Amino acid sequence: MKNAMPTMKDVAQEAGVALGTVSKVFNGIPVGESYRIKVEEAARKLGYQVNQYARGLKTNKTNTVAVILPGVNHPFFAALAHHVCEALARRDYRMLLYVTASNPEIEQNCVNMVRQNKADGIIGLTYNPLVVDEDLPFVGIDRSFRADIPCVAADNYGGGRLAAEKLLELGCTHLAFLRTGSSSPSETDKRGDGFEAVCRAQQIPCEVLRRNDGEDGPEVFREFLLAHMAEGKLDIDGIFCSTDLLAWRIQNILADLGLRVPEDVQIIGFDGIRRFGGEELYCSTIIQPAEKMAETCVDLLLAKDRSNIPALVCLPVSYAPGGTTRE
Amino acid sequence: MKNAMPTMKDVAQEAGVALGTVSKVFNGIPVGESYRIKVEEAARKLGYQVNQYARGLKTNKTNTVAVILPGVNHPFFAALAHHVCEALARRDYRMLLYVTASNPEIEQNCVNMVRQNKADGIIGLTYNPLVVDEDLPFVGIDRSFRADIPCVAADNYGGGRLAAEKLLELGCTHLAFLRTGSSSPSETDKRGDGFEAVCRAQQIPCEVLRRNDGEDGPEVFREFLLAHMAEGKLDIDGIFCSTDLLAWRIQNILADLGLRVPEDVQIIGFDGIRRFGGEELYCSTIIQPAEKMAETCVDLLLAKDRSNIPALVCLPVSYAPGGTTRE
DNA sequence: GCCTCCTAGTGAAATGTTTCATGCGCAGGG
DNA sequence: CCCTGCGCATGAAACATTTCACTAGGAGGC
Repeated sequence: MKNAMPTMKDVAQEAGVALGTVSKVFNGIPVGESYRIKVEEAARKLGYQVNQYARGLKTNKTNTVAVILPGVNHPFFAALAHHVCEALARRDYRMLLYVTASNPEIEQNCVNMVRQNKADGIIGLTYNPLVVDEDLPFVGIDRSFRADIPCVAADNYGGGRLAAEKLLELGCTHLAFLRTGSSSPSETDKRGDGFEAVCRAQQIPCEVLRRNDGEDGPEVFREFLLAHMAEGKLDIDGIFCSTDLLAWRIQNILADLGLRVPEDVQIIGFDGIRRFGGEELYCSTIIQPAEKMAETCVDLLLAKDRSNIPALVCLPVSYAPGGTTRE
Repeated sequence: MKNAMPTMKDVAQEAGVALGTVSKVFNGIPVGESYRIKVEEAARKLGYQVNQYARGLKTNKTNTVAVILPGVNHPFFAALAHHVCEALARRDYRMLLYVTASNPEIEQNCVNMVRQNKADGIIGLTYNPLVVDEDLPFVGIDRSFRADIPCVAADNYGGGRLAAEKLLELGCTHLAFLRTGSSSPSETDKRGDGFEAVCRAQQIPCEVLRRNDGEDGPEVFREFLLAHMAEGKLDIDGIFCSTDLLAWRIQNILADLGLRVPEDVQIIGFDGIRRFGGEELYCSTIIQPAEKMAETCVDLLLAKDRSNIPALVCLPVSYAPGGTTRE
């Protein structure tokens, strides 16, 4: 520590003004022109920087938002983190990032830590129910915990419908919906709801396989597919997967079973994950608007008037072919 | 704000002990058994949480580390961010993440912001020279700014050598090294140095194409390759690319030119990016130990004794075939 | 039994802000 | 020329901690 960081007191002394005047200058509170100039000059000369911790102590405001994600290794989460960070920076906020590996204990622990670190709010994509402070602004992604906690999500229901409509439009006559995921309720469940609703309305047969945590995914899916095969042909000709990752796994399993995609079966995933370094998709898919979702989370979290915040914001999704459908 | 957050004073009162005693309990300073129990009970009853901002104000220590990356959308950066975050969490530190889009202004701005927010240190992967405080611990990734600022990097030189050795071992007789990147010096430059050193030592012809920022990458590479083609054949039969992303682009260009990989040309990249959702590589490549690098950054940054910190730590890389070589 | 030493709890001072009650000085009106 | 207001700079108090100089009380030795 060469020179201790200069304080407002130092600046006040250097500028020959009072402490409160310096404070006003840095808070944009009007102050006599000559005073402001003196203060700004002194501050520049000393290399003064506001001490956010002292400020936070007084104001209980820190211009920091905590973001809780399962991880940042997954491209969709990475995109969310990236855009949330940029959206926050634009508003002169900083991002405190916590990764939880979807561990409920860690998830809750993060929320508790945020209380200590006094972030101004939390944006959280968590897989488990949380205890959230009454007075700590929280925005959930894909998950709503309480009536007064807003949730931002893609239009999962609409996306499910869209997937079904596309598969039917592409000539499928016997559909299936496959999903993985935790058993705790989530907005993402609506993907299947939307899909099934279309099938029911159009009286199209629709098989459903839900795999919950703990089960060995690939094996379960393989058996499901085998059960639907007769003499090397699958009776199902269109599959909607709850995520692109799952769609990718299913492709591998189908290939193992000697089935061709999209010739024998068409597949639509969900997320819109793109191949690294390009725009290429992993599969035909329903694209989630990651950037828009991030932006919306930040908007909701930092909204001045927190009295009439919507409980749920659904953002429009879109379909894009990615080689696993016959366009 | 329902109930104001309880303070140490409240806990002291509730427990019937002095303020200093409460402080000691929460700092792990030995205190009479009976006192400790009283304090812990009172704290639990009131739901007390340490206010890190008041603590930071006194101690100038915040248990927060700032991480500055170009972005978190790139899989390698995402992996770094992920593992740094976990390594920090294990040490009870939090991560303040800044993304810069490699913009020099933003990069410098981040460093300045960190001074305000009083993080205990910075881990930064930046593409431009930075002004870093004398007394703010800093660890650079792939880049050294000053003699007293440690740099963590993969063994880029060794990786370059390894790539050359592999290509020769696989029968190549005429090599090329292609790179992109900024013109400011970086540890990653050594990838080419190592590669060329092997070529020189073994008297193998080695073409080199360095593309700097601003030039239109694909076009430059295409022309380079065209210049080396005669009657539909490339005289070069082994290419080392400075990154996997570049290797991928080159593959596309080669395909456009009607050349087959790895039959006509073998390619080795650098990074070890894996396909989403699996272990599959994008190309044969030199793998950077992202997790180890992250861990090392954190270790160096938080080292108690900052007097004899190494200026450069090179971590071992490894080669893995990924379909663009003839193994 | 008394004095001393040591252990351990106490509470005031200090950290760098913001905020707010004061009061100074200047202008305008009578 | 004096008085009233008003605008605005002032600096003390408060924020929730840590730290440190004190002090009280108990133990041990003579």
